[in-house]
Amino acid sequence: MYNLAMAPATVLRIGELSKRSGVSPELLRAWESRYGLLRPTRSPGGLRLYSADDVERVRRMQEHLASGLAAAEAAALATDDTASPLSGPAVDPAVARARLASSLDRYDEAGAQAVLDELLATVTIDTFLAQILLPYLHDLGERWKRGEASVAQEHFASSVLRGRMLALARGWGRGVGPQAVLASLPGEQHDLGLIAFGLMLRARGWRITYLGADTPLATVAEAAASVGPELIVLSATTAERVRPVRAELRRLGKRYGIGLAGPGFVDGDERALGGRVLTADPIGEAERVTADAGVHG
Amino acid sequence: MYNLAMAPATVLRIGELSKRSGVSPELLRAWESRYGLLRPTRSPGGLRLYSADDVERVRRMQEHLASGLAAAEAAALATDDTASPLSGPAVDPAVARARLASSLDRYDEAGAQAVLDELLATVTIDTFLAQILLPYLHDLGERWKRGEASVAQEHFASSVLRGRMLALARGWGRGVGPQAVLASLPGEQHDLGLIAFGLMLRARGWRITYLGADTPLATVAEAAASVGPELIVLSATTAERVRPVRAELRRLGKRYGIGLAGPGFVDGDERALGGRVLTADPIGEAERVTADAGVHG
Amino acid sequence: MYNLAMAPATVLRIGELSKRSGVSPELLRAWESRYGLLRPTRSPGGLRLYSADDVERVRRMQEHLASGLAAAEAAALATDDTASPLSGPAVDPAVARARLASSLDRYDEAGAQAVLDELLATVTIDTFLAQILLPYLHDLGERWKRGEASVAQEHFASSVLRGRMLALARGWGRGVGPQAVLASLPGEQHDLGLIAFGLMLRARGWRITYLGADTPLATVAEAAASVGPELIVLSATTAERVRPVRAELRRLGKRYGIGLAGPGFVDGDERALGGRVLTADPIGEAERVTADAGVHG
DNA sequence: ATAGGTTTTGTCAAGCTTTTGTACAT
DNA sequence: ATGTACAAAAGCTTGACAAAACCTAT
Repeated sequence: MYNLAMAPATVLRIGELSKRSGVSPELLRAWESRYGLLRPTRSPGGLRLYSADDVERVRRMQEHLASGLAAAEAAALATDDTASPLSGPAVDPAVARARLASSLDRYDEAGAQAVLDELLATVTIDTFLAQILLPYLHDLGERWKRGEASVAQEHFASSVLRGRMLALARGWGRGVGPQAVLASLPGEQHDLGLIAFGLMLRARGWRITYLGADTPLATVAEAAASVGPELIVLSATTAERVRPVRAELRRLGKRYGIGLAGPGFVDGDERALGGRVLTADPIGEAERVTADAGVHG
Repeated sequence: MYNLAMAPATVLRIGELSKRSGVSPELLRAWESRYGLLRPTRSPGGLRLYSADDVERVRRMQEHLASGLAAAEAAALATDDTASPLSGPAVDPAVARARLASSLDRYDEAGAQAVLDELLATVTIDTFLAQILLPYLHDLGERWKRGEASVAQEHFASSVLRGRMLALARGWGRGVGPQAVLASLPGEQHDLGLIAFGLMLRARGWRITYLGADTPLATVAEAAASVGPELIVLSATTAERVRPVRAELRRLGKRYGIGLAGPGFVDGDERALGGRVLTADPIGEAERVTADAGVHG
Repeated sequence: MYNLAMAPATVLRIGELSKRSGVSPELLRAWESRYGLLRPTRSPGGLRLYSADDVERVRRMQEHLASGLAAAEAAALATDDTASPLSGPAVDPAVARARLASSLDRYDEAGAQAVLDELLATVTIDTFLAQILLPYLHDLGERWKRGEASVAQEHFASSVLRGRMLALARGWGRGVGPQAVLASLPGEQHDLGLIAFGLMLRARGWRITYLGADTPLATVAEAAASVGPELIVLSATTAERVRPVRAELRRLGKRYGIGLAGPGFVDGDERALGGRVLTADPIGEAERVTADAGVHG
């Protein structure tokens, strides 16, 4: 809720409160005089000055009205809802995704960052990634296929989210845990899912060496020779990326544990390529590979 | 020196400030006389000379105006915001501490969270803890001793920071790294430094079991028996906390690796109590204990 | 050049100084008597004899005047700008680059992050980008061409640095400054230079909408239609990226101010494509486009 | 919801001063 | 070279004004 308060001792005049809440100034004054819903201070000249609390009360009033209560009751509830916004609903993932989408669709970076700040302060990183971010990316892809989202929106959203995830990733190469090397296959430009999986591994104690999108397998082998990973995770969104490198993959799989992530891989590949195919449930997969690595550790 | 060149003791006349900010000279003068937004020095002949700070205040004023606030309120905020200046080192630790202090002193949780968001997005957690948070806590303690900070302020600051650090700590018990058990000695209420140290260990791959402030050593022993830690970290801010439990400490030290943290321990205790005394350099200590643990791992 | 001027042989009479600096003799005398800017010795006959220091002071005076300061203030700064701007940088950029390179070459993410933390706490963003990061990337490219750095190292370094820069970029879409839309041309995968330029614009008050690498121009146009930018910056590292989209670029240049960044563009393109070609001096370019956009006032 | 009065805030004008580049007489 | 003069440009202060936003009361 501190996003509202980015402007801390926020002091709004009635017009601005009206704009932000969609309630007419007259009605705001009526709610004040009839129900005591608002308790603005006054400017020296007598203008009403509203605080962030007032904004919050108006929001709750509207919520209660929408749910069918009469104004008097709605006001009574909104007034003594002692409940701080923190005790509110525990973050509905669908709502969170919608808020994120709405900001990003409008190229509103600041708004999106505020939503992300709030989410990350409230839910675990696993939840954030699995319930909000990955589904959001999936939705975005679908909307784009249906022509409902533009390429520009997708680019913009990716950039904002990539920045945020890489910020969470900072320091993920340090420590004493098992090593994982992460890369997308040659030609593959998508990397957000891979980063997300890296974060989940990190949350389970792994050290991550991240090579990024569109990485030749020779490059992967080279990095692996240098860091000696317990696991190499390779991602691909389509089978086309996989076909040209099957032989190389098999060879790599002889020397290292391999995880094959993304819809580019199918169950058969498990046997054919000598790696483990990671399903659509990243949290579960992170748990599993960690359990396996824990055995040696 | 570097910033001398970048941000000279900039001394602008009103016309130049107007050009740079896009605000007419008349309006700049009005903002000065009506709201005290600007505090230019004067040339011998009486011309206004503006500093870099003034430039920054104008920028913030415009930002607040754009967000819908009326001029009087925008000016009030722009005047006492210690918000990020656009020039200077990207993150100046001293500036960061000052911004944090200013928000927390005013019980402005929202503002403090915003500062924390920004810092954590920019700097690694080690740097954040060692350069900003721990020094800030130390300052706060000193100010309190000198009667410059109230108990209420200290409480408020502690609770905001504890919340934030525990948010960062989420999930720190999971994974495959070496185990550490953390607790403050009986009677000891301070725990922020201990949490900070836990976060540094976590960043190096440790799994943390955190028992909190004011923990009887029997409780520690019990937890240790259950998780089998490589290391137990105990903290105390004064020697008084240590004296009553010396015997117990020695006994615990026979079975486990012990770290003794905080000013309550002195060098002599290393031998007397059979633990390692952690100095005032938490990053270094985290590195060292990790290096030691890495040997077994 | 400054070292040339350090040569003691430089003793100029007023006419010569005037020619070299483009400042009339009358004005030079006025600057001397009014502000004490110059301190020439005298010939036996009373003629002014200027030293290399005087030349330097005149140069700085002109620089400050050009940046908009009034004569009195410009002179004050030019006079006590104690040392040449090159004197004793607190951070030696070459050393900083070497430290960065050494960490990144070893896939030591934690070490690299620590170096970056330290740098960001010491130097301005501009300095960091222009003196350290961009030269480092350039070096890395060269080493790669010579076969001294591997692809894996380049991938790894890029990812770490990208994460760091995007963290600094957080919130760069917010505010009231002029809008800029940034994107790399289709097929272009490099984006770090572009992000760096975005950060420099941000430090000068711009709002940034960042679309990322490999962006179709139709996508750029779409985003531009939505945010209405004062400037669109497009980057390309080779001319190959430019050729297929010349017509589209020209069209875009008719509706928006365009900046063409990176070695993919050459001087001739300025006219041919209707955009401004941004040279290898990003700070200077950021200053210039900002000065131009300043017209909004 | 409207009417009639008040506050807020950006802009303008008048009359005078300071600053600064250039010119000129000695 | 010096010293003085001068005029254009840029600033200063005071005071006023009008549009927009707000107030109360009907």
